[in-house]
Amino acid sequence: MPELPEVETIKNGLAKHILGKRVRDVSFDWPKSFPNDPAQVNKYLVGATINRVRRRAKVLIVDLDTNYSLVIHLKMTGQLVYRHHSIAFGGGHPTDSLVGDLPDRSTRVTIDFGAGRLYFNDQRKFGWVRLLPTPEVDEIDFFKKVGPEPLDQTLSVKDFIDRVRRRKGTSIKAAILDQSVIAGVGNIYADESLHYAKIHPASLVGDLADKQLSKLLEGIRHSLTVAIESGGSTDRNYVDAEGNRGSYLKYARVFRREGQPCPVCGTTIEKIRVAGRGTHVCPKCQRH
DNA sequence: CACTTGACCTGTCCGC
DNA sequence: TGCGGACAGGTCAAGT
Repeated sequence: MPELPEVETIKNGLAKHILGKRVRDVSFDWPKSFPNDPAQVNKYLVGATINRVRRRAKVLIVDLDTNYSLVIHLKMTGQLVYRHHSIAFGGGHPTDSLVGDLPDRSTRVTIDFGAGRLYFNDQRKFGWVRLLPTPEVDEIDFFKKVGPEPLDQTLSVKDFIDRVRRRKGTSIKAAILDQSVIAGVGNIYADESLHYAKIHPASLVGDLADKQLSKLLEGIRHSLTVAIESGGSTDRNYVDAEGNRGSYLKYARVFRREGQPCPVCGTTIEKIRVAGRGTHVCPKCQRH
C-alpha cells in the first residue's frame, strides 16, 4: 500500500490527533506486527507523551518523551486510524467507507489515549510497529541503506542520475523501486513518473540518456507532489489517519487505467509485467 | 557481486 | 455456488 505520499498524508493527520497526548494503554496480540516485549512496552510506551511525528521514506516515526520511538512500516495493507472515543463505537460511518467499527478483524495494535484510540490495522500482516530508543532509530538496517528523499531540494539531478546508474544492468522500474536508490517510490508512482518522462519501464538503465533520467526525476517529483496534495492514492485499502480515501487516482496518468486512453496521445494503456510487478504503460508514448 | 525469484499473509476476483 | 489460481500498493532472504 502506502508509498511516500500516503505515509506523508497519514503523518500529517496523525500529528493533528496525537501530538501532546499521553498513552494510557496498549494492546497487541500478533508478535510479528509488534515484536516488543510487553514489559518494555509498559515501561516506555504506556504513560509516554507524543513529542513528534515524522516520516523517512515509507516509514513513520513517533517520538515519545521517554526517549523511545515507535517506528511503523505499513507495507502493503497497513492502516493507522485515529478514532475519538465518542465515535469509536457505533459512530456511524458512511456505507462506502473502507473502515467500519474498530477494532475489527485486521486490528493488530491498539493504542489508547483516553480521549481516543489509534488503531494499527493490517490485513496481510506484512507491516510492523517497533518500539526502540530514539537514538537507535537511524541505526536500523533499513535506514542505514535507504536513499535520499526525492522531494528534498538538496538532492541534485546529478546525484539522482549517479545513484540510478549503480543499477546499470536492470530495468529502470526496478531501479527506482529500489529504496537504496531513491526513497519512497513504489509501484504507483514508478508507473506514473515513467509515463511522465516517456520512458518504457523495462528499459535498461544502461540504455537511457542523462536527459531522460533528469526528466524522470522531474516526473517523480511531480507525481509525488500532486499525490500529496490529493491525500494519496486509494487503490484497495489505503486510508488516511481519519479513515478517508485519497483521491490521486482520479488524476492518474496510467496506474490502474489499462484499457483506457492515454491522457497524452489517446492510445490504449496496457498492463504488463516488469520487475515482477504489474506495470501500466502507454505503448506509444513509452516505446521500448 | 548484481540481479531475480520466492516468502511473508489475507482477501478478492475471475474462469471453469 | 464452489474451487483453484492469479494477483494485490513492500521488503527481505535465498537462489542463480
